[in-house]
Amino acid sequence: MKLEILTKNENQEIQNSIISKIRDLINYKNLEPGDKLPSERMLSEKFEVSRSNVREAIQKLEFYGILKSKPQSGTFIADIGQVAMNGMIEDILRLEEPDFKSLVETRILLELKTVSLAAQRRTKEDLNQMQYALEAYSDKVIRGEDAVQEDLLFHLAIAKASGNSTMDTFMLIITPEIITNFEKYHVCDKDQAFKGIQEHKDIFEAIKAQDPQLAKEKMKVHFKVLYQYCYNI
Amino acid sequence: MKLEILTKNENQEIQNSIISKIRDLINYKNLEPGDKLPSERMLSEKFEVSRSNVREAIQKLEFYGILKSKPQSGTFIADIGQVAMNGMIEDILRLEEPDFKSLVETRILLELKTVSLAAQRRTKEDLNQMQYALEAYSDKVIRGEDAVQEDLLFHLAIAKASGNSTMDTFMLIITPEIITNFEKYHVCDKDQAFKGIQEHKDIFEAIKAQDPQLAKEKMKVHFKVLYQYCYNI
DNA sequence: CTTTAAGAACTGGTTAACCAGATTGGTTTG
DNA sequence: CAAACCAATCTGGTTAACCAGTTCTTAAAG
Repeated sequence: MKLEILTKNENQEIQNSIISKIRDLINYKNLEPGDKLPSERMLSEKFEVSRSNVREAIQKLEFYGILKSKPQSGTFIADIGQVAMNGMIEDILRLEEPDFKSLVETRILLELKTVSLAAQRRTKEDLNQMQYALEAYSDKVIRGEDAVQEDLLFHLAIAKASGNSTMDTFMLIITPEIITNFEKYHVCDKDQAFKGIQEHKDIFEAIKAQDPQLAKEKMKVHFKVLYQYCYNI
Repeated sequence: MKLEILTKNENQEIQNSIISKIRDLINYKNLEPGDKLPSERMLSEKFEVSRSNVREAIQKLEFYGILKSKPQSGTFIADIGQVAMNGMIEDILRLEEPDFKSLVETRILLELKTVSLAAQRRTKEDLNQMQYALEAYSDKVIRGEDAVQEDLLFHLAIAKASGNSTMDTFMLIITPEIITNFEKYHVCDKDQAFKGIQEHKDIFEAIKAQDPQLAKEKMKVHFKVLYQYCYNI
């Protein structure tokens, strides 16, 4: 998910090799969901790597819900079944760094949904936060300063108002990389920033009026430039 | 993102308090993007917590792209700006466990997109993998066995074929929790499993024929039951 | 022979000491 | 006076010892 420096990248390869070895071990020993994995010490000895490497690999598999560590007890295979486990580990091993195009594509997808959900579910508190972010954005643009951050904070406020915690989390995950890339490629110039103020206001008003369709339409307008940019890389 | 046991949950609170202290420190000292954070040792002393706690907190902020550690050098504030950083940390601190409804809602959103992207971008290799997962699924259903895992592997194959690494990653993240909840609530009965075979075949054929619209339609059909279920919780 | 209780061994988690490389400040040299 | 170099220091990362529970073995008691 994130860019890593060289030493960490080498580490990544070790981690992946450990993960695949764990998978092989599970298959070879025919371990089933709920069964206990050999201890971290044994694994580190068997694989001839440090225990911390083993721990990192286990933590990664734990993040994806494949393993589950219990303190002072052991590491267990989650209840997702052997077939799913093998398939998922396969997928995890070949996960590649997200390219900018895939990030933007995903962002557009998420936001067209969160904005319409937000129009249905927003509370008054949500509206306040959105308005606050909106004003911070217009202030900066009017002062002629860069406002990429304030822009995205407005969008994060919408994600929060969507009432969907998963989408909210995903927006948080992709946001910093979006910011970095935006500032790197200078996606937004000042003309667009000024147009952005009105577009944000339109979106805000649609959400306030609890009109999902209109909110989605206004968001599409807002994304028009981004959309073209994304598909011209 | 994942369910954690009690001891880890206590840990979570410590971590969050450290994160907010780091944020306060950055604001108080007016640190800007690129600036160096105090060393882990100093922070652990200042906050009166263990260094490993500080490291975990930093790693979490690194995952969300807010900090960046350089070995033998220091931890630096990423180039996302002070405003965005404050907003994001705020959001990270109040991230809640994803509820099942939000998971399903997100899955439907992602899959309706990945399936249409897959129809446009799938390679022959992608088709092979999808067909393999499809056959594994029908075999199990015909033998009367539970096939939730094989079902999801087919869907993961589609995500992979979408050529969008971000969506692929997100599908991987939510899949294990979907499986757990499915098996807990017994969402799919045997009748639906049988219908599922034909629905999967329809989706597969649409992707093979490179017809995005049709593929999306067939996926909608496949999700019809799930959709109702999701909105009746 | 069964039950139970005690203890040895093992578990993941934590802590503190250690490492190699980057940084920095002062000293030397041109 | 400026540039170059070198060593003391500080950095995040790594390793090994330690900790507090859990689990399994075993032997004693019923």
